[in-house]
Amino acid sequence: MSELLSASLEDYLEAIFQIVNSKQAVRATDISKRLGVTRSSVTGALHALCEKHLVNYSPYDVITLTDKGESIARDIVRRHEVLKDFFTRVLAVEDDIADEAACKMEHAIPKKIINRFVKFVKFIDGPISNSKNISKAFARHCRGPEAKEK
Amino acid sequence: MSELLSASLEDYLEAIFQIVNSKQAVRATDISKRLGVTRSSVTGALHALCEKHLVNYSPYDVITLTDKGESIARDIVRRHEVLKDFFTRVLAVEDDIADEAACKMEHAIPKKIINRFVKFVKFIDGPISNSKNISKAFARHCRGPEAKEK
DNA sequence: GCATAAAGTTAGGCTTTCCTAATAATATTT
DNA sequence: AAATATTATTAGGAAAGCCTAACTTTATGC
Repeated sequence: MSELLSASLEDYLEAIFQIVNSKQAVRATDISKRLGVTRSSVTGALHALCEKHLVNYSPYDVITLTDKGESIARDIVRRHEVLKDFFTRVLAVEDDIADEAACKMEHAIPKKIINRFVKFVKFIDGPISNSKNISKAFARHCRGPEAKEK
Repeated sequence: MSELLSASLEDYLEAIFQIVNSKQAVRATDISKRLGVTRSSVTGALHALCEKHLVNYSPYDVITLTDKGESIARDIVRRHEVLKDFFTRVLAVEDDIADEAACKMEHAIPKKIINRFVKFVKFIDGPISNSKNISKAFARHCRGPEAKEK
């Protein structure tokens, strides 16, 4: 049933989500411009996403996300943002490079590691523990009382 | 000329490199087992890599990396190791999850960010600066006198 | 050294993802 | 409202990457 999404389809879903949240309606042209593909490629992707019940689609009609589609899109956006945030705020990488990298890497990163990134950034942005070794302190912190995430 | 390698071809190149370094000869079967694809897929990939002058290949003959192939393979392996190292040693992620994630993410990460990961790990493993904020301290460190990497 | 097994290759097909070109539907302009 | 422009779809095709099945070459065991 719930097969994995390809990186390409994840990109389309993400783009649709972003466009919905910045304009009212989503047009194939918007998606095509944002992703740098032709409109006919967009039509093809919409068919695929519709078959997976992630978007509501019928020819010449309005494009919307299903609940499931939106929830998956939110997850993709989160992965993107966590990575980008780490690259810019922690690794001090330029915004455009960080964004481009996050865009490619977001498709490959497992939930557990994304959650660890979040935890780590909170950890080092918080008051520094008085330990001499941050890595070890963080590992200890992960093993600590409130540990155990998936 | 030097077109970009697909994630798939990078995986083949990496596998060949690893096998060379653990055994003497590389056989298609070894590659096929390591990557979980059929032998015929391996043959196809070898053709592609040969055309790009990254492996020396002719039917039924020994498989070796060209100088260029080996140098690219080393780079892929480095990306893999830097990521895995960060995931296990800093984020305290289990070895198998870290390895699997690194394996997928290694194809998408730009040189600049890999280098920043290395720099960051060195930074936090070294003597902690007396600053209150590690991210800011690291950013300052990157901007510092010996900064400016590509 | 010959028969069998293992390894490697080729042929042909399928899926994904993209493209171009032609056509159809919708919007806009006058 | 008719002509034009824009947007969307379809048809058809290419490339990458994988597969299975059949065949060839090399290696192994007796």
